[in-house]
Amino acid sequence: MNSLTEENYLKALFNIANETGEVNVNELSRRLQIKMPTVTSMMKKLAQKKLVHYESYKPLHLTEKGKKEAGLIIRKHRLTEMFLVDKMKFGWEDVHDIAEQIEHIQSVVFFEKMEELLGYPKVDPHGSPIPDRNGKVVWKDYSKLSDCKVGETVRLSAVINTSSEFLKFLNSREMRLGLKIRIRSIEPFDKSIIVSYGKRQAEVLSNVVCERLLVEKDA
Amino acid sequence: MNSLTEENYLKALFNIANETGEVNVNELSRRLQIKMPTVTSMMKKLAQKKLVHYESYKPLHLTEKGKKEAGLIIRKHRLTEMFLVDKMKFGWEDVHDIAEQIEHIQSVVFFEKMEELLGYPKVDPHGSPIPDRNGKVVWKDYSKLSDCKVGETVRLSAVINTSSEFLKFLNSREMRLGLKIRIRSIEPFDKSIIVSYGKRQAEVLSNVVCERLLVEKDA
DNA sequence: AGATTTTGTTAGACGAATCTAACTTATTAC
DNA sequence: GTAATAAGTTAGATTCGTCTAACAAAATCT
Repeated sequence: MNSLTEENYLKALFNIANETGEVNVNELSRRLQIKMPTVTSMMKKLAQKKLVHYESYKPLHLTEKGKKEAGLIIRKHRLTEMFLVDKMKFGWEDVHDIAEQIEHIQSVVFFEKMEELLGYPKVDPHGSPIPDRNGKVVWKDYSKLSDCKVGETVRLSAVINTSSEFLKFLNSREMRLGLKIRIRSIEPFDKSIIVSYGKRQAEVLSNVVCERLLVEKDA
Repeated sequence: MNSLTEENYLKALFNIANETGEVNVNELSRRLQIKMPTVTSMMKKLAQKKLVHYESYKPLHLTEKGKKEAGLIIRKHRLTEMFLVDKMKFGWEDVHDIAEQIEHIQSVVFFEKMEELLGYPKVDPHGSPIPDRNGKVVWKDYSKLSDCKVGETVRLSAVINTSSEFLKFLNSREMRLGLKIRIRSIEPFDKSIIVSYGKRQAEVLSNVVCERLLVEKDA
């Protein structure tokens, strides 16, 4: 079994790899708020446990075993978030910190029961896919709203940044998953766009926001 | 804030004091499966934090502060057990180990929400009282079934031992909290008793069992 | 290409929580 | 009331996860 600390390293490795492709010691150090020498030594330990491929000065990679174990932790995290929103009536902006703790609970039945009560959900409240029982996760091929063209109508399917500030911002604009959005115009200077959705006819969204919104072109 | 380890010592101190009155290093050591020297040094640490009254070779006592903090952990434990049974449909024999982990979750809102969803329960699924927001807990004055007399009719209100084996035994006899039990006879030799309840007219219960069943005389 | 900056590693220390071995105090038994 | 046993403490070691200081390698910038 892995320690809580090891689990946090695995999860971070998994998440960074998913976001930015390559993981290095520095990035992991910043993400976990842990100094680089500590990270280096943990990488050696995880390498011994066959969870990470580690070579001095080279980028870090999870092994297949490491990916599986990381995926299973993220599975527990996302199931928990879904449970907190669906069954316990928390807002999507309030679940991260709690899930961050509950993901370390060691009990197979506990998460199986959650999953059952939730009706085997495929995604969490932020649209991120829930890894399967083997830790495997597949992202649908969403586009960033910032990559869409004028005139397109899309459906908001996931948010990349799950910071409570960003989610509160979306709340304040009445934006939630599933929302149908039409792109009315794009300002070339700063790439901000004007969209319409629901009862809102001309909402301005900065590029910073649009890059964090993943959408599906409607079928 | 107290570490997870410290929380476990506090809880054990609280529970042992409640069960047997006095707590000593040896007992705590056995309960926590931690060697005595380790316990001694932890007691010194908790004494520094004003959570425990500690004097060499003397029995151990929680301070008021210690009692409060222990009570709040047990509050979280019992709320969780109630949540697992009521909202997640676990059996009362399956919730202890999960609650043992969730009790350490640091989130005020999480447990407030639980409590609200449960409708502010007063007891957990085993009949133990849930401490209030200040960690204060009051046991009703239940009797042990083993102390009742022939002819009495009582209501099963709590179980002392919450081991899964004992609870499965009760399940197999269709015994649950709230059950009305009539004492038909007591065997003087081994203090086993014969009771009737529900559809069962003459069930034999050993003294070992009866000592672990807390009952209320009906109003 | 050489200098500078960034990134990564090595070495050594530290606190938390645990252990074993040896010793001391308290309790129990005869 | 002493001997034997049980309970408790002290001292010192160990593992885990962290740190800082110093050094080394790689990347970047003229």
